[in-house]
This record gives sequence, structure tokens and C-alpha cells, in this order.
Amino acid sequence: MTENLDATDWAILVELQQDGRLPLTELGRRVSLSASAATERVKRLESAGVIAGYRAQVDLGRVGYAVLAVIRLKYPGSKHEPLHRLLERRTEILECLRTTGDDCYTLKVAASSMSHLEQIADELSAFGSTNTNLVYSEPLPYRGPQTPPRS
Amino acid sequence: MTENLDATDWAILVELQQDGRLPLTELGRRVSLSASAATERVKRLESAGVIAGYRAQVDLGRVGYAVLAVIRLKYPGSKHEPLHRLLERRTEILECLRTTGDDCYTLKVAASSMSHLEQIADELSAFGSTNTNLVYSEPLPYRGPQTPPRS
DNA sequence: CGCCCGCGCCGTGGATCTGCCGGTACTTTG
DNA sequence: CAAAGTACCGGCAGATCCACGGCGCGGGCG
Repeated sequence: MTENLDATDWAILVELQQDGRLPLTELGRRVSLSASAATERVKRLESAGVIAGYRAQVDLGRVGYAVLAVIRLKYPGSKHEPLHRLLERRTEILECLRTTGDDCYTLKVAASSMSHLEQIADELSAFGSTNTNLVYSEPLPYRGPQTPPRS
Repeated sequence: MTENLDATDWAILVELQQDGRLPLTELGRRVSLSASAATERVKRLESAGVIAGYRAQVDLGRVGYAVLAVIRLKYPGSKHEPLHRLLERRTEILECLRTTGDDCYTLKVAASSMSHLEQIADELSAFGSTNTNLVYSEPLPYRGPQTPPRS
């Protein structure tokens, strides 16, 4: 299941995680490969599923979502479909992790205002008890894995 | 600070969040614009900071990170620099949110095994008490904002 | 009203990049 | 040793990107 990646593959992953639109010819230059060799590597990584896709990253604040929050949801019972339907419908919910522990779900939610956030929290409360924390800032700019696991 | 976006801008954002490498000519087709008009829109969104960048998304499991965890860190005091240095050094820490509430920081951490995770949790414990939850699954495939805020 | 100006969209052409092919060197396998 | 496999390179045809000038529309102003 896990692929065998050499140092060049990792260099490619680091570059493409920093700039997903990097032209393949420039990518080849940075990892000391010809454009066609770099292309073959990238295509192999894509079709092996190592590279799952490419995403534009949009600035939440600049599109009107001023509030970011982490909501933990304690979800009793095992009927998950209604919640999944809410996840589909409510695009303000950006991320959903199902975790161990008392709080079965951890959600990342964007809202335009506190009252907007309140609405979403109310909808979630229908499923179980919620625990909301506002996000002050993100000290770490987003990144993915940069090196092979060391231990 | 927040930009004025019309329906076409939002359509562009949705497309580029789904596929960041979409050729501009195909993007124009999908949002009913000529290639050059679509290009101008995208460049405007980029230079306004609405589009913060493009990222390749890599599959953590396939590159050897079998374990994903959310670690909440209760951080007494106000000396944040040492923690920020750890964030830089430890590339296993993928995301860091500073939040309200008892748990000042919420971290997303990838590890290759439980013992690897244990090492990282130990390092974090030097800063305060930690609370770790393993991630079973991500019911929601990653997405960014899809529509203008509604309320 | 008539004019000018700015804005957004469009089409074009040259530079660049992509995708595909054949060829080479090295390694693995029978 | 020969055959097959792997990874790389160079080169070419076609697609894409990008900067430019032109067009149409609406607002401001004498």
C-alpha cells in the first residue's frame, strides 16, 4: 500500500506542495532532472495515488469568512448518515475528523460572524453536545509531509 | 480588506479548489468565459490575495504516515517562541491553530507508528499538558469555501 | 446631448510548456 | 551471454500561457 519513494520523489513532493502550478520544466530544473524525466515521475506519483490532487488555497478572511472555529462534537449512537448529510449541505464546514475519545468528531468551521457561527453550532447541537473554540491565528502556514517518516 | 466577488469569481474558486492545475482555457469553458477573460480574473484573484497559492495534496498513508492525530495543548504562560521553533523543526506537525479555551493550541500531527507519535507527544508535553485523539477517518474530503457567506 | 474615460471581455500571435517517441546506459533475470 | 526492465535524455508536434490591442457598455461631465 505504501509506495517506495526516493529522495528525488520527496524533493518533487516538497516543490509541488509549495507551488502546485510549478511548470514541469522548472520542476525538473529544481530537482536536477530533465523535463521529461520529471514529468514521468510526477505522472507515476499521480497514478499511484501519492499525489491525490491539486488545490487552490483561498484566503478565508478575504472572501468574507471572518470567523474560524474548531467544534468538537460528542455524538452518541451509531447513526452517522444524518450528520454526513449535514456535512454535505453546510459548506461552512471545511473539515471533519472522526476521532477517538469522548468527542467523536472534530470539525473545522468557517463563518462570517458570531451569529452565523451560532446558527451552525445550533444545527450541530441537534446531534450531540458540542464544544466550540474560536481560532485566534494559525501559527503554522499549511504544509503537508516534507520528509519520509523517520521512526 | 474583504474583496468583492461576483458569481463568476466564485465559480472560478470552486473549480480551482477542485483542480488547481485546470488549464485556463478549460476553466474559461466551464465558467462561460473566454480563456483570456478567465486568465485576467484568476490573476486578479491571485494578486488580491484571495487565492493564496496552489498546493499538491499528498496521501499521507501512501508515503508512510499511517497515524494521524489531533493533539490539544494546554500552554501556560506567554513565551511562544520555543513552541514555534518546535513547529518549524518537527515537520510531522502539519497544522497548528491557536484557539480560545483551556487548550490554547490544537495541532494536527502525522506519524508513522504509535511509538513515533509517542515521541512527538513527549516533545509537546514539555510545553504543557497534552490531550491526544487518534483520527479514525475523514468523513469529509477536504474543501475550501464554496459560496459567499450567507448571513 | 455628446464626449471622454474606465472597465470587462474578446481574439491574436509569439514564447513557453506538455505529451509522446525513439535512443542510450545501467541493472535484473533467465 | 542474451533478453527484458528501468530510468534517463533529447527532440518534435501540438496545446497552453501570456501580453497586446480592439470592442462594447455604462458612468461622469461640460
